[in-house]
Amino acid sequence: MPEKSEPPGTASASVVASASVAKKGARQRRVTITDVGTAAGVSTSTVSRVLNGTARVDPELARRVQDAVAELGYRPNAAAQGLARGEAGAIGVLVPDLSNPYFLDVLKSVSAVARSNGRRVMAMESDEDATSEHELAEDLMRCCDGVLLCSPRMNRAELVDLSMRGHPVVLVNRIVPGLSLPSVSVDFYGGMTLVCGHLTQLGHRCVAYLSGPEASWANAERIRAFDAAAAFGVDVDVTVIPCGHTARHGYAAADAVRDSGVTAVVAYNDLVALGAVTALEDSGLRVPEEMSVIGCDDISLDDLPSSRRLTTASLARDELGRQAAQTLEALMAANGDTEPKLIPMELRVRHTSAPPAVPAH
Amino acid sequence: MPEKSEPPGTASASVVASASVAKKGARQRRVTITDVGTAAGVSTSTVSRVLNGTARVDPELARRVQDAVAELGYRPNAAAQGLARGEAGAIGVLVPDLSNPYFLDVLKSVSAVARSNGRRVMAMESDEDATSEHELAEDLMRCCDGVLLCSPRMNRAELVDLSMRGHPVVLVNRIVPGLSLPSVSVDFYGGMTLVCGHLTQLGHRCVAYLSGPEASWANAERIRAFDAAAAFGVDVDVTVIPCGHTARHGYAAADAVRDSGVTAVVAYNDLVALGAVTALEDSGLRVPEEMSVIGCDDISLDDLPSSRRLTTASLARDELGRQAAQTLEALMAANGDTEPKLIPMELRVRHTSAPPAVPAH
DNA sequence: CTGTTAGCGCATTCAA
DNA sequence: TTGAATGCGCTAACAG
Repeated sequence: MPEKSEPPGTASASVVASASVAKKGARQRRVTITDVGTAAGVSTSTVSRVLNGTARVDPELARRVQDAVAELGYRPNAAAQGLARGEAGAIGVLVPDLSNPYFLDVLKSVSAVARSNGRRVMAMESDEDATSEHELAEDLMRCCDGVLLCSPRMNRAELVDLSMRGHPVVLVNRIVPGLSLPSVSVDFYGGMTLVCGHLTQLGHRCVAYLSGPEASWANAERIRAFDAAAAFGVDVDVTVIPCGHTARHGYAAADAVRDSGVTAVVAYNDLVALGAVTALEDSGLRVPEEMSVIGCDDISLDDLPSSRRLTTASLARDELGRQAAQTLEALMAANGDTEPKLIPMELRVRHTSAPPAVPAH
Repeated sequence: MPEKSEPPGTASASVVASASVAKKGARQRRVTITDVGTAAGVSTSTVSRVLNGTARVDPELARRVQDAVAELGYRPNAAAQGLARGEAGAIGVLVPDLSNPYFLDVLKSVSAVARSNGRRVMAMESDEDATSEHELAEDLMRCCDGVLLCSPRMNRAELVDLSMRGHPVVLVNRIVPGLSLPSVSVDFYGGMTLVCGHLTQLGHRCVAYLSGPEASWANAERIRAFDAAAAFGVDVDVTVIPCGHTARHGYAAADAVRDSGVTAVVAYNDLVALGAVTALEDSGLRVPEEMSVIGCDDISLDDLPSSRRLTTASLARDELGRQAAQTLEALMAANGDTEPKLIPMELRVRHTSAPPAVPAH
């Protein structure tokens, strides 16, 4: 046991004084639980007890401990707690793109749930890159009690790999048959079905779909919906145009849309749709009179002018985040609720969809 | 030394097999560095060395270690590393509101800088609440090597308190004279000066300002700019209308704007401005013909239609985040660069500002 | 170049 | 109720 160590501040020193001195001096030794114990004249276990409420402690001792804590400005070291307790007190969230307001809302509600459970949240962004995604996910697993994988682009094998670590992971917006990972996803298939219905009812027969990232499950689901429409005998012809996931991508794809001779275009998401609208209008085409444009995600914030303009498939993003976080929480509590959850979408008809200029006869 | 412990997988067992067994069985013991050492027939220090590249190791031993790592699926425990190394490998970012795209962009660029320095980022949101903000900041300091406080609402005393912890903290969008914390901020004062100039040149004399959160330094800076304009003899009368920071707030404040008899309104930020535009147009007023509306932050994403509509004061948000992160990094490396950095704003004249309907004679 | 020995700061047994 | 002892998993002196 070290005898020579002198606590960085005696019980009689004021917090301010000791701290300000420390600030300027050489990198001071952090105040530890031992310092508190010494100052309060109790053992470290007692300090730990009063701080965590783990067991009953004599009120008098408790007071002395709290005083010492205040006096010394003691803050438990998170790493040490994590090591001793065997849990990090944090959950990780991995998203493909932090710039997308969509994920922000998810992050926000996840964050709220996590906090209410006394957990911090660690956010990472994969930049739509499947390779880095796997690494980042591994890294998150190393420092978090559980991980939320949002719209993961990684392949099935990598997902299987992660699922076998025996570490709580839940998938958001991705359903992989046969995988033992719980998942919470938006019903994009249902959403696009609504969009199809809307367009055909307006009289559109030739529609383009601005396709998102190749590896996106959400993208595949949307396409699956179009295919199904055709299979069900719906009289609509869908041209898939490779595009991307940002407004810039949508902007760049506008020419291809014009050239394809369609009367309406469905975009991978609202960002793409807004980019397309801009480009289309720039080129002199009127939306929706000459070209209907439909988005997905209903990304705009409440009361925004743009939010009222774009016809889109909408969902409760906060609900998505909340359910995802709760599912993860349940998983960490060892309750394996592996049923995939689906969040429904609604069609939001606004100002960018209308009957085609030249209706099909 | 424990003799009876049996590693969760022998060196000859495949990763898949051992992992899948573990998944279903009782909560398995995590693979530790000791297991790896045993499997590879070396000491834990050697394992540590090859994993961290801390020192030269015999190639043969290194290979055995790497094989064992792969075989056992070993991942270092982040908490243990943090404790042993004395650093968490993460930085914390505290923002008032995660829903605001403004902070998203900051978070994104901060995140990029952090990652390139091998650090994770922990994000927290204070919900514009000064009280929780202080607590959250403390919590972040416990588990991160450094903290970025974005647009902090807490009072000076609390800031002083944090600054005395001898823990790296940098302020973003807040400058507190006499405080020994580095800061990186947007030059809102300069930005609003540009806006004032633009409006007076257009001929506006009566202008309203939709004021943001009371505790917001950015808000105070904007108001300071208006005051200064008056002081400099600029012929403009500014009415300050208490409002808020969201689109909804802006929407709700539109009536007050109309009643105030002004010909132009400057909003706390773009969200508020967009809300105001929506409400104004809903009430039959034409923007900008009958009312000019100017925002701040240039929040919209590239190529978005709305981004081309709103006249606003713009800045390079990624630059803000990058500089903030770099300043923090420098601070953590013990380089005290306490000079407050200022990011300039530019006026972005778009479609929501025009001369007043009834020009001043 | 490698193994042995100590802690890092805290929670938690186990006795008292 | 309390304190002493032990270990969480890893890194870093220190010897060899």
